[in-house]
Amino acid sequence: MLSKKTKYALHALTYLGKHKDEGTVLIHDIAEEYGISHKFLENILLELKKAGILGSKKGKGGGYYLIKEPKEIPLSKVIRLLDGPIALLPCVSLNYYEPCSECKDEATCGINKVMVQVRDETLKILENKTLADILLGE
Amino acid sequence: MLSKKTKYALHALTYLGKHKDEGTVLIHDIAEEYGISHKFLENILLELKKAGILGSKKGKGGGYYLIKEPKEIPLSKVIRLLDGPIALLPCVSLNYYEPCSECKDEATCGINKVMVQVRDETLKILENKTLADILLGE
DNA sequence: TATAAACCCTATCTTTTTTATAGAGTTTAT
DNA sequence: ATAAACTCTATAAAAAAGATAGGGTTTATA
Repeated sequence: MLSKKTKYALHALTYLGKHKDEGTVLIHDIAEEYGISHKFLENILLELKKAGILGSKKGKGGGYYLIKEPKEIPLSKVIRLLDGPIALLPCVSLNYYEPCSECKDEATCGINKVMVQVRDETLKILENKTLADILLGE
Repeated sequence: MLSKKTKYALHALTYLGKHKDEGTVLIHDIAEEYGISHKFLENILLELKKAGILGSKKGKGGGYYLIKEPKEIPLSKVIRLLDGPIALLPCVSLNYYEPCSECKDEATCGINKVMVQVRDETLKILENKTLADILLGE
């Protein structure tokens, strides 16, 4: 399951997508819309900004805005950013690889081989669904 | 990512699959093979038994054994049992449904709609990969 | 230039979940 | 009778997630 961080990030992106022609949007407005803690959401938006998905304007009259087209923001990117690996095991993660302590030899591990396939097929799904798909359903 | 419980369950099932013509297998032997805590593994095997995947024989000379064909044990079943939902959000889980607190109306939630699709496509993957596939790769 | 609005950043606290352990039962082969 | 081996429940320890706090910086505007 996705963490609340990722879920809230998706809600925030959806909100920003729906209001993308209205200039900047306040953290406050997003937090209120979904009943989320302002401060918790702040951290999330900051991460999305650092990842190059959002832009921000500081000071009075500031706020956040999308700097990418919704169709250029795949679920895979948001999930990796807030939740970490998409792979089911560390030993098959492309972005967060770590060996499994209990595994003597990855080359002869049947679980590893199957999980590589699961990872590739899962990635296909999550790279093809984007914020644009979410916005279409609203 | 899968929990260690699920990962160890997969290792145990793999071990049992490889030794399925040798009668029962001791918890001890599996724990030793992978350097896992005997007691932790014990709980896992018990769950697999309660779920009808393993059988056991008590008393001296006892142990565990597969009571299903490897090709009848899909990853989806093992993951659901030890880790819970496969869906990415509680509001789209088939087996562990719960509404999302921040969501006013699922029917008009674009995230919900996309996640239903992700769930269905993910399930296709995990229902089609079985213990038999793991054993083929060993 | 003072002020208030709004994002920026880091640290810490709390809660929940995961991982691991303990120990007393029960069953069964020998 | 004994020892081996699974059964069951409870609890402790560690890690991760969720939430909060508070001061810092930037900027529009009066």
